[in-house]
Amino acid sequence: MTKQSRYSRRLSRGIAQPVEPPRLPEERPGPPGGVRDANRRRRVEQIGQGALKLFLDRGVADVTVDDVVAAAGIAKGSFYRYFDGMEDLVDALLRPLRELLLRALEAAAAGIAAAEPAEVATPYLALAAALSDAVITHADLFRLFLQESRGPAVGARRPIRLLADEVTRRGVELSVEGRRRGWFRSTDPRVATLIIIGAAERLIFEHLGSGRFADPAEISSALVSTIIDGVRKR
Amino acid sequence: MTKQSRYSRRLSRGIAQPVEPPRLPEERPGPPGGVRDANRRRRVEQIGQGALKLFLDRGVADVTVDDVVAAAGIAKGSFYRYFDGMEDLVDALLRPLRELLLRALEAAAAGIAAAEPAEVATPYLALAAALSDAVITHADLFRLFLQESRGPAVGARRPIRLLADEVTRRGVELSVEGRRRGWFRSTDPRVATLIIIGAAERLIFEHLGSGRFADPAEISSALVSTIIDGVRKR
Amino acid sequence: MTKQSRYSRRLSRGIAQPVEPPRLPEERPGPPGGVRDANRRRRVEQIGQGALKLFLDRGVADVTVDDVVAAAGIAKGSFYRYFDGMEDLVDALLRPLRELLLRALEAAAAGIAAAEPAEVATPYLALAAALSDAVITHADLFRLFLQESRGPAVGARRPIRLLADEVTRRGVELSVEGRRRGWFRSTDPRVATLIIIGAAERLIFEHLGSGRFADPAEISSALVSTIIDGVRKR
Amino acid sequence: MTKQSRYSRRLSRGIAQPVEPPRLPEERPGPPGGVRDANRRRRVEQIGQGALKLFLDRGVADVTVDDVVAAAGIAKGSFYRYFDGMEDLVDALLRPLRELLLRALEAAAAGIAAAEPAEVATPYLALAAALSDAVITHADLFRLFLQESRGPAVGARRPIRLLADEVTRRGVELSVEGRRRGWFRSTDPRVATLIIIGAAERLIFEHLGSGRFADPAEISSALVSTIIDGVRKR
DNA sequence: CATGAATGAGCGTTCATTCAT
DNA sequence: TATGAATGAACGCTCATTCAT
Repeated sequence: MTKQSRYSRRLSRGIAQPVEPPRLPEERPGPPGGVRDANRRRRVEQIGQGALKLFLDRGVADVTVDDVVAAAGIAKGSFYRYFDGMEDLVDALLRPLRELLLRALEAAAAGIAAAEPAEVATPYLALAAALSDAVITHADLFRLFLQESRGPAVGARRPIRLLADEVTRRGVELSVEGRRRGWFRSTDPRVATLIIIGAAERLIFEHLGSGRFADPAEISSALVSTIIDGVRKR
Repeated sequence: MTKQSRYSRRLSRGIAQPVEPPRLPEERPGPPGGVRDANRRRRVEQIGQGALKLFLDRGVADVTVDDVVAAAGIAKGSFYRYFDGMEDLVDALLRPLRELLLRALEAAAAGIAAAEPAEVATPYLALAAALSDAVITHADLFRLFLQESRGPAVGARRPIRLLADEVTRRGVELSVEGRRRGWFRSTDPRVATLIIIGAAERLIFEHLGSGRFADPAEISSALVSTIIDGVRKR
Repeated sequence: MTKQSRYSRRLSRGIAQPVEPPRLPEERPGPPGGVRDANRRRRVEQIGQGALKLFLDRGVADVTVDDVVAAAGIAKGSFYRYFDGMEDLVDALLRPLRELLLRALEAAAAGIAAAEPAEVATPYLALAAALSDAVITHADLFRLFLQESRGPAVGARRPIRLLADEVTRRGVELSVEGRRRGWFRSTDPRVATLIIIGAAERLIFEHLGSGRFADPAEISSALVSTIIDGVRKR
Repeated sequence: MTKQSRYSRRLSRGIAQPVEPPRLPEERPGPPGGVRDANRRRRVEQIGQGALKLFLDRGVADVTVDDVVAAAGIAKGSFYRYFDGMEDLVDALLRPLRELLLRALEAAAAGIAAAEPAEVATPYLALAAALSDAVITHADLFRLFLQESRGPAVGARRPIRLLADEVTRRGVELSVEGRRRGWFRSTDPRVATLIIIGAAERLIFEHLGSGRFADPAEISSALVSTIIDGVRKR
């Protein structure tokens, strides 16, 4: 187990930690759709939104539980009723974006597998559309993802980095498959994927940052005209 | 807080800084090439290299002074004889890369300004070569730069993020000038720059990371064939 | 440094302070008379009394937070739940004496302003009685005040020195007014005040110190017979 | 052995410290009047004067060796060639004042013992004159003495507090003897002494402090007219 | 369920003192 | 003799986590 945070005390005592007590926050009270569940969701949302702003301002590693509860206006103990710790909070915060991304990648993979040679571009375009949507609907969260995705998979940042690696891995698979089906001319589809991902990330990061230099549509078109055109077989 | 750290002094050249008493550690005793100076350099190097590994493993924000001195095998107090704190250490560590990058960007700007229309590509290629060189000669440092360059300019990461912003700014200036001279076809040179930077960063990051998926030469050629060809006027 | 501590706020009443967010520890949960509040008061008392002994033994500047928490038998972190730091602790400890002194001085000033010429001595005697009372009821605290009141207004000693200056200032005002009303023969009422304050301080300091050479009543009578008789118009 | 300072390490290890290595700084090099000795005196003076200012500004307990050497413009190691530590520095700094005070008190004691009943006042006046002289010729040092004389005899302040106690003790002896010889009317000569000392201290402290409210001659005359007249038999 | 008091390990930084140069 | 590098204990303060109320 990697270091959770600087002041962690209980987790790193001794070497082996075989028994793990059941995580309280996992066992939700009441029925999944009941009023208890609704309250809980509201609270989680309240905590998460404040924390997200803090993460963007200072970086995940520099935000403390005290900061989070102060921003949410709740007591410190309450935080642990909803989350196991900061990593769990980040993980929960990341969930919608993760599902969106993985779902879109899965759909693309399925689409490519099923596509006729002539329509093999369609799944890719659908994927791009889904991502554009994610950028718009989860702007801050996407920004957090980009901000932290290159950091080591350590502490509270772990779920973010793991998701980033997963996305890259699946993106590369898509390219490999695309090339196998004759759509790419690139010699190395992994390289092509990284180029596209890197370029897109940078444009989106700048867009979501202070600059807000361009609207998403322009980003897409720019990407297509300069890269995709370069990557695509001619 | 009135204390101004080294890197900020460096980046804000020419904005009429108020006089600042020279940092004590700057004025060393004995001749600059003497044995004291040599010892000092060795010590700084010893601390820096250990710290760099830690930064890469855990992220700048999750490395403590205790970690650094343990890695360097020195006493805790000795750390502060060489650095003001973690931010100063990061700044000192970053120095060679910063000078390399800014020098290369300056040279490119000068080259573009002086180039005949037919040879306007030369400065860009020279810049790419310089960067490739930096990737090879300062692999770990470059990796740290990429890893941290998107994080908020907060705490010890500050000098890294500031350098990243500076590099982006100058890169964009280069593109703007290149377009003014008719070399780019892109409608928005800022977008083109971000695409190139983003793609290059991602390829290099992956190359320097665990994967080591490709050799630098391949990266360059891939970049040129897929992006530059797409960006260049045809 | 913009943080303003409690005592300075108190002493600079009416100089139009900039708005300051209320210190968190000030706003307690639960009702002011509840069990939480009682616990808090008990804890503060527990810490303060142990600290007072330490201050007397070693001087305010030579007592550390570790010393205080060891004496109080609490964890280090708990100290900061009750106090901002040593300066805040000293300030809180000083509070009863400060209020006693300033209240007595205010009452004397009011009494002098309202007194008939024949009874102008009464407020001064009432002031002396109030101070004698303070010496008895807050013996250790008074001793701390005397011990530290000449030290620079620096660090944790600051509130003590500021109070001492305030007391001197108001004492001098009292003398000035007394002389204006024809009660003193002294050419310089400031000098007379300092003589009385100095003599009284020294007697009380010796009384409260290891010697315990005299009972308070004797001190008062000695002061009156040797000084006041000398100061008073004859 | 009392705590030397907060960061002391070697002195408090273990409990018993029977063997004490010979203090190097005690054994002066060269002949007492030689050039080595002169250099040494100059250096000691240079260090002491800077330190005195620091002591007055922050209090003895809040001045570090680093502060002192920075003020003196010498290397840290050099400090220990001249002084054992801060307590030794304070002791050395205090030496001229101590000799002046103790010498004057001794002379007064001798004078009283030898005086005819009619001239018993003479030694007291001579003592007062000697003290006035000390205030003028060693103003800053006297101020330091007053500032620290009430603090516990702990750490670097120890020699000051010890001197203050010695002065008080001898002053009381003088009063006791004066009363035995029929010069004082006071019932308790110890009280009378403390009154005089306290009053004088306070006046001098204010005079030497920021106020500089009166010239020394005025202080003396005020003391005599208000106190001595009160104390003296009528 | 919510609260915030309690804990004590950990962190950044400073310091007195020693000693090789 | 002067220097300042080295040491590591100590210091002020913060933090994640637990738990009684």
